[in-house]
Amino acid sequence: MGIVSRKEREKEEMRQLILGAALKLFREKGYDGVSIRNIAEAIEYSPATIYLYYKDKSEIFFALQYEAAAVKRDHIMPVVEIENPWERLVEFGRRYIDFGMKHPDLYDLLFITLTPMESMENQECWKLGIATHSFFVETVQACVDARYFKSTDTETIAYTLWCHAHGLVSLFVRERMRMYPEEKREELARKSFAMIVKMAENL
Amino acid sequence: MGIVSRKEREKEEMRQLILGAALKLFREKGYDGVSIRNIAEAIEYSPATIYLYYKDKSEIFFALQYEAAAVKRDHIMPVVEIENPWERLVEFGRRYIDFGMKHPDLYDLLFITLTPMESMENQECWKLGIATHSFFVETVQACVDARYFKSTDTETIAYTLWCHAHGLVSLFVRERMRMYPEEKREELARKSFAMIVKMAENL
DNA sequence: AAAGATAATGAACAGTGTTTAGTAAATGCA
DNA sequence: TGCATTTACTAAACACTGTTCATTATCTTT
Repeated sequence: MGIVSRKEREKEEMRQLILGAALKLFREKGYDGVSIRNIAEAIEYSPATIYLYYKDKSEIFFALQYEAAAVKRDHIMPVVEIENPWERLVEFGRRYIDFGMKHPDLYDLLFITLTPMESMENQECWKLGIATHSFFVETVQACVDARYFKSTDTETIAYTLWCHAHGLVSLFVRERMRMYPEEKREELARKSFAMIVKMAENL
Repeated sequence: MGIVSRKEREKEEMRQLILGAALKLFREKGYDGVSIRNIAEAIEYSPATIYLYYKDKSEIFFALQYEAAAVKRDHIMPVVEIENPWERLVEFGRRYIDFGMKHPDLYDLLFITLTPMESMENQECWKLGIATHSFFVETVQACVDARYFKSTDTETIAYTLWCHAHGLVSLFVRERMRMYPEEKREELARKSFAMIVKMAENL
């Protein structure tokens, strides 16, 4: 273990230090509410130092987006163990929504925040998201193959279910449920999930 | 028509001038992409003049949010003429989605952008939104009363349908459909709307 | 210990939202 | 009409922002 490897390790530690501080601050104040100077202050370095590890603010954002995608994967992926495709699909939906409710900031990062155009090239993150999405579509396909639905339009079924789940979470995350009393919102979300499952049963 | 009324008229014209320029710029560059200086330059006044008509940038945002709510109302409200509640509900949904697709910037303003807390007190806008939402819920209630559904849980039915429509539009607006080729996205949205209508039929 | 590479920073640039002090023009009143 | 007052406007400043760069300090190699 030479000096170069120690240097690399230290460099990686510094990147994690920056990312950790950034995530904490982004959670509290949102992407636009946090400045490079804030992050620098949190880790007790000068603002210019940040630029030695990340080329600009958006690159910090993308690094976090990647981590968010990983958290989401870990939150949802246990469902691969479920062999029955219908049960797997329902549990996938439940966990997708649960992830969004438990990590609104990460969900926001992944599915709501408008990202600069470079995000396309951010292959690491994109690949992770595509993988989870593909698994979801494959599960729907498995349901179709097993004749769980009358319809055989896998793509539209998957998209429709995703629309519901995403709509549910994002109305929550972006606080568009103020017409419902706070303590009823989660219950309403649960009931709605149960309802879409019932609707999907005779789809 | 005295001098005071002319002054009031001129004041209102100035406010409209600011709002018009702001909307145009917000559409092009988004809320955060536009500065007070940009708006001032567009109307050929100094930045400080803006503050004589709006107390800060967020107040311009709220004024636009109100106008967006009015556009949405005008886009959707023709459905009050439809007497059959089920047909009225379906057409409401179609027009809601159509509004979102045609005016992504306004939809964003109304349902996605994180608004400061004062938005609660922005009663004008809030009232308009609540009115349209209430009309939607009442239409669902009319369907329930007319035994169009097996379920009688009006609140959950309304919320579930809203989740789907909002999810559909906001995935579109915030560009989370890159895994589908561009030319197929609208078709997919149409198919999904047809599917949720079918699902709702035997709800 | 000297030379070279690396890490960190202070200061600056151009931008932001917002406030204030001051000017110039329009108005009300004598 | 002439003068005082109100109104409309703005230049300049303040405290921020993301980002860059010349300079300094530290660590590594010879």
